[in-house]
Amino acid sequence: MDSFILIDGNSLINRAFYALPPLNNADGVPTQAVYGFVNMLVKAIGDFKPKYLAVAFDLPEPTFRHLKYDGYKAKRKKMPDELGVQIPLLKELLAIMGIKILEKPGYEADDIIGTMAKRSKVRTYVLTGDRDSLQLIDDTTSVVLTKRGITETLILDEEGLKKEYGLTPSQVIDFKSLAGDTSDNIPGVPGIGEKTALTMLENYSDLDGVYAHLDDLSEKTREKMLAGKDSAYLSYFLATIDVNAPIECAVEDCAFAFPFSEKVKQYFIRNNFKSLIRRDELFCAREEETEQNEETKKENVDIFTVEDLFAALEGAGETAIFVGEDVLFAADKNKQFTLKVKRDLIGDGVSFGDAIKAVGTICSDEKIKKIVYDGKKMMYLGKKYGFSLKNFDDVKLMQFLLDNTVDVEDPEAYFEGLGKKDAIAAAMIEKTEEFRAMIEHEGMNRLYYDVELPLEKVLFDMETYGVAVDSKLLDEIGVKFTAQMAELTDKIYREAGKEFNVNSPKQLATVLFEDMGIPYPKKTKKYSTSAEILEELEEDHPIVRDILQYRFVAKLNGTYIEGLKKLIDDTGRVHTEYKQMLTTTGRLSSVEPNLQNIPTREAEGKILRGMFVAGKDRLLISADYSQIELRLLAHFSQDKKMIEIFNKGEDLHAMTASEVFGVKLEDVTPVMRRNAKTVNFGIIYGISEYGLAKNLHCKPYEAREHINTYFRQFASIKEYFEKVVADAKKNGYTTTLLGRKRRIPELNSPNFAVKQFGERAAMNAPLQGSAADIIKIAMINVAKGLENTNSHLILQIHDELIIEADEKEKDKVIRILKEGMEKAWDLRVPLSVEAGCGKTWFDCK
DNA sequence: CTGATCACG
DNA sequence: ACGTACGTGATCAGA
Repeated sequence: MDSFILIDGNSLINRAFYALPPLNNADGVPTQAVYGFVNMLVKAIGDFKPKYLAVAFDLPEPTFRHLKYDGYKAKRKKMPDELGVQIPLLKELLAIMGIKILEKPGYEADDIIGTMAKRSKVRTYVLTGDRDSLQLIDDTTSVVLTKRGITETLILDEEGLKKEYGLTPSQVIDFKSLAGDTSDNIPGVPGIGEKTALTMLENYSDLDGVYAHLDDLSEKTREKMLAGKDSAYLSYFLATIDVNAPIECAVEDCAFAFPFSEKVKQYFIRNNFKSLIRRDELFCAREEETEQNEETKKENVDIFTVEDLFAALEGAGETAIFVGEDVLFAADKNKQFTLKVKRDLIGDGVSFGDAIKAVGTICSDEKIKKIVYDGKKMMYLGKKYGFSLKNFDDVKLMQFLLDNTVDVEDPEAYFEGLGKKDAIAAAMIEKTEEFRAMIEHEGMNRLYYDVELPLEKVLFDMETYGVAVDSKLLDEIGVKFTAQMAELTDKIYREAGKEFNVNSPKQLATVLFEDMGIPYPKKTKKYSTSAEILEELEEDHPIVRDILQYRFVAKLNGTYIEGLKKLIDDTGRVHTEYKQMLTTTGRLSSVEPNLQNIPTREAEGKILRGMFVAGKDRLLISADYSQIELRLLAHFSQDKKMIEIFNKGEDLHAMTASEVFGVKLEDVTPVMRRNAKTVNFGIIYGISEYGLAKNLHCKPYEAREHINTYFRQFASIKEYFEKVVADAKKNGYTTTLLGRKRRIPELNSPNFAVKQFGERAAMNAPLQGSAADIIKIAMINVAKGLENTNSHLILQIHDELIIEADEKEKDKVIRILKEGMEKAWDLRVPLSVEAGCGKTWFDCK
């Protein structure tokens, strides 16, 4: 017989919360209640094998019981925040599991459960910790009471209830109306306890029966019963579960799928539910896929020769391709082909190179749509084996755009996690169909198809082309730095009176603050030797200045001279790798070498930009957006004052200074302008008093004043930020111009600091992320503009693009670059771009 | 392998 | 009553 589990969500999550020690996910959000709940849930599913399942929740609205009796549940303690934040998490999970959630304003979970239980004709189990529900027991309904721990339960039917409590189901109500219930603040009859109540019900069966036999009671009890009559009947009303609540849900609507989908597993992984992740029986394995999957399940054909692979792929439609270490998968709508390959050429078998050539024919074919996992990686394979990748979808990219909180670096592990290790290409086809629909649904079609996907090729070309490095200059500077370092270490040893490793913060702290007795300028913190601290001491202590100088030179030498040297190829160029699927905001990141953090702020460091050069008869052309994030802020907030400043082409920082410090524009001093600039930066980062105070080297209350004045002067900005944060809390994510989402689970943290961080991130992400959207569009524009030229995009530094150009094409390229950037998006303010050119990056000003 | 430090937007 | 500006990567020390 089919069965139906009805769960009291609030009751169970409460039980789970108090039964388990605190447990947090990577974002610091507590999860033990959800974890415990899931354990109870899977236990129940295992025990009762239900066909239907629903979870009912209480809502904050007052119920008919509160309306009748003010005191109802009045003494109940407020739910702790650590538990409160887990309820949305649980509901999210239930939604992913496809489990019906039932709630109705004005009704408690009990009423919903009672109503559904009454409607149910199948074997029904009510899972709860609340004894009230025992009144629901009948010949088809049992109650499963949670006991100690989280998976220990007591199953009660009519017989069990009689045995355990000596009551019939309906007497549960009578019992409560007599004995009361402190947890719900149901009064019962004052003076009557559980013992007396039970005896009376045994003799007179129900509340009315007791009142019909008052004369038979002892003097004392009779008096109490008379005095408490109103209270008894009020309690009877309160304790009675409404089994006719207006719930629009049939039992059949509560059908659910088990084992769980792979999305559930991802949720477990996201929240680090380790023991659950390992339980394979909880998830759709290949053998027991759901009916729908069964239909689309592909025939797997092992093939053994390149000819067969060619033949298999001939005339294929949409084709998924996955190249593993020693295996190659390809799949179309109907079949998956598996070819084992050998990376080295020892022994028999198909060589990797031969096999990949067959795949390459497909990849290069414009007419065939490919599905790949990381297109840029596939392009590198094509570079090595002589094919290009055209007309493709990228599963990994789609996945990143859909949820940038999960990091999926190793594709084989990812698909193994899905239980598809031997059917990766087949799984990729399925995932693609699913992800395409999700991208569309989330409004990210343009972001994916017009920006991120074509950007892969642009990045591939930039990386491949590389940047020329002046090795001679590099060596010269290296020699100079090394000499300076030697000189400085000598001097530092003399000043310290001993030799030690200046590179070691630990040893350095000991030397400065203990051996030399320099007073540590901060209270109650362990020693830091950061520049921020040392700068406070350099006036009074020559050694500190030398240490700062040493650090500065050592950094430049280690990272930008020695570090870079190792990465120059035999043609004298470096090839950075742009990570497109890494940052939470949508920015790129650059590694090996990182060319997005080459020095510029300090003059002595900036000269290192001279190492990045253009070849003979060539030129570097650079262009950067001016204050793009603040322009986006003006655009989003629609602040009249800020829009006007940008539209008139005025100096924003000076204008800000004039507004914040209340002086005329012509009276703004350089110091005031610099401070205003700091305030503007703070605004972009999601301002805080302490953060601003630290940067302005002022007191927090002074910073607060500046912020207050700022928000008075630019009133819409404050409103805008409030809306951004409120929306982020509501939706769980922020959105950029192109619909790029950043999930911010920290907003739900009960930890104040973590939550505050979430709020600042929510303010910053749309600005930083939209700026990333815009420059990505610009890169596509520019790459297209340069298609038939002898000039190439070579670098992106967040708001700056650099081209290595043919000198003869200089003017044309500058035009393509500036226009491509300025026209990337139409904002309420102009996108202003400043360009420069020169033989080296240093000269691009 | 993590934390401290410092380079960038 | 909390402890911070947002987003990154490379290097070095010292477990």
